[in-house]
Amino acid sequence: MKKQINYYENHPKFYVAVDCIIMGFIDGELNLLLLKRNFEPSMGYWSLMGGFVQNEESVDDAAKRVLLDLTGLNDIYMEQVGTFGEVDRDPGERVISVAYYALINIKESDKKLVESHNASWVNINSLPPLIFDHSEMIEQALRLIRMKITTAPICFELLPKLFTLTQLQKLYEAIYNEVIDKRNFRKRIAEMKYIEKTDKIDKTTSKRGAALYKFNHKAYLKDQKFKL
Amino acid sequence: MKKQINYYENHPKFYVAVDCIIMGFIDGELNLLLLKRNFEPSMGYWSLMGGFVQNEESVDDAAKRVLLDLTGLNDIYMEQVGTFGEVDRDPGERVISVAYYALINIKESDKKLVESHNASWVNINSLPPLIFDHSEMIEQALRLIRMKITTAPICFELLPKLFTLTQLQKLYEAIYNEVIDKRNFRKRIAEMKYIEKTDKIDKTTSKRGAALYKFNHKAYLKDQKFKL
DNA sequence: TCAAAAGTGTTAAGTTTACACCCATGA
DNA sequence: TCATGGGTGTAAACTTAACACTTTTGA
Repeated sequence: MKKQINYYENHPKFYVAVDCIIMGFIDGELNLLLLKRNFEPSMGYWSLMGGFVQNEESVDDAAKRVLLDLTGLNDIYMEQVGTFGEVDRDPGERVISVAYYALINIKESDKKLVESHNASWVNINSLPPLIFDHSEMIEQALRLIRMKITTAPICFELLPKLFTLTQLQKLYEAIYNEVIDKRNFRKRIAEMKYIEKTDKIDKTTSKRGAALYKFNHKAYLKDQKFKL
Repeated sequence: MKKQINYYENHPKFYVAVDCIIMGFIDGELNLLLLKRNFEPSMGYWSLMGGFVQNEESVDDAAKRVLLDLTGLNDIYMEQVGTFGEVDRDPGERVISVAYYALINIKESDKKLVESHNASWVNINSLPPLIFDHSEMIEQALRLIRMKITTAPICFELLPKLFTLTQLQKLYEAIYNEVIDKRNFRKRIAEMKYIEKTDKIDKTTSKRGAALYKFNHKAYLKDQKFKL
């Protein structure tokens, strides 16, 4: 271990990939963006969007690039889920893969770009079989998101800038897969001063119209308490 | 992407390492096992115990091997913390490193082996500067451990098979860095039926002696509720 | 006999849950 | 005028937090 050069040279190198669990929320449902493979091996099976880490690119940056390539989206909330390093996880070659989740607002994504990759939004409750260990990656990502979303205000990443309280509640119900009492939910939201009522009204879902709210990042940073 | 072979070949390969945050608890204090480097670069600086992933070895197995090499311990609770993939994180060569934490009972580790690696136990509240991004790895590991320990019975990994309630409480106090009310703590422990009082008594810390308890894995699996 | 750690209950405060009706509006 | 989703408060159950003294025993 005294000669720096030999210290590294004696060891093998590996392909390192990233795989992205891209989550979106629309019409009260959580969806993942999956690709249907139209080539062998595993043709006809679904997979996560992935890509290889390049030289001069950090692993995090590779994940951002892969997300950008598929959705056209930049500056998106992403978090590392974990690294999958079983020897035979990819039957082609040994590839060590780092999974990330991304939370996006589906309407902001580039629909044509998504279609050109043969990708589609699949409801989280009816996921098809997936290649390799991608199902496991998704399970781990969902566990992480459910944990994270109770302690950090990341749910807003999935919503438009202006949203109704019903939308926000439906989102939580979808994430936890359980119904929440409307009055109790609204009571808790009312305590979070950084979820601000605007004077705008959404008339698309009811005749009466629902007040639109927004998340105030700056106000949140002062408060720093989030618990739902 | 139609030719499987080219699909992989066009991409670069990387050294992949593992780094272990090895935590032990002794005399009411949490400690990490660190190595003092006696070679360049970064001679004199402390680092985590690490090693390179080998062919025919999963990343998880590499972490287990590294832990075994340093401590002589097998079958240890380890969890992946995350992957560190900045391009220049290692000034020698590009190395992508996967961090793991391990919780061990210090007394079961092979003291001579540890010494032969020039490693020592360092109090978690007075950590020295560390090489590369190792301090960040430790911070992330601590956050993860604090979260995990409230929802899973992993604290027992740090204690001997038989332990007193005072030891257990001191462990929690060390992890959260705050004092806990003794009566409230014991009330909560009493509700966990799988933390069983034995008829053995520890006389080393007081004249009166303290009842020794044990964690019953099987009883826990039935109950499955853990919250501290 | 006394110092030092072990052990033991109760009450108040705060948090969480359950629950049902009126409102505003466009079709 | 009525069907639809929007909006609102209170009381009971449960959980958490605060708090101090007695016991045992070896030195």
